[in-house]
Amino acid sequence: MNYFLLKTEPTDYSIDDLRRDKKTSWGGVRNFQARNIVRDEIKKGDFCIIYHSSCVIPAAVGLGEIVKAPYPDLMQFDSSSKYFDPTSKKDDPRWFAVEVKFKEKFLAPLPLEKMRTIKELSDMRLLARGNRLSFMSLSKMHFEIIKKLSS
DNA sequence: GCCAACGTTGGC
DNA sequence: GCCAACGTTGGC
Repeated sequence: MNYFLLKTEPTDYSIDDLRRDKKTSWGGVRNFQARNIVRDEIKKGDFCIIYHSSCVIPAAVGLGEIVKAPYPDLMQFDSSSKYFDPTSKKDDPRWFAVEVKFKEKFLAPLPLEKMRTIKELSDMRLLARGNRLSFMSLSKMHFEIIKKLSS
């Protein structure tokens, strides 16, 4: 069992959207480092913290479960999609997605500002300088702390 | 809206 | 393969 943190902009797709949809194809990752995490590390049954970025209060807002292993992100082949990638080939897809199921919306979302004050979270990737990954792995300890502080 | 930080692209 | 220019992310 592994743990991850998934970023999303709430104006684009929020935890409420995920709760409404029950589950969703989580794609649109167009960064090679994040792509490698999606393609090579995430497995069915893994848990993920959902994080809202680029908003008034950036925060960990909920919990999801990976219910389908990585598969090619179909948006890369869709010329009408903003995630269209003309250089990606169907027999050698460049970008991947996973299916995420809604598990929980945190009663007390944990703001980024608060996370920075918690010693046990200080080595978390999310808090690193210039961090820009939309998918990142999370240690079990970090996962447990975030969950405990926001439930 | 600003800007620091980082990734990607492309000329050489 | 270097590196300048450019684009994007994301907190503030």
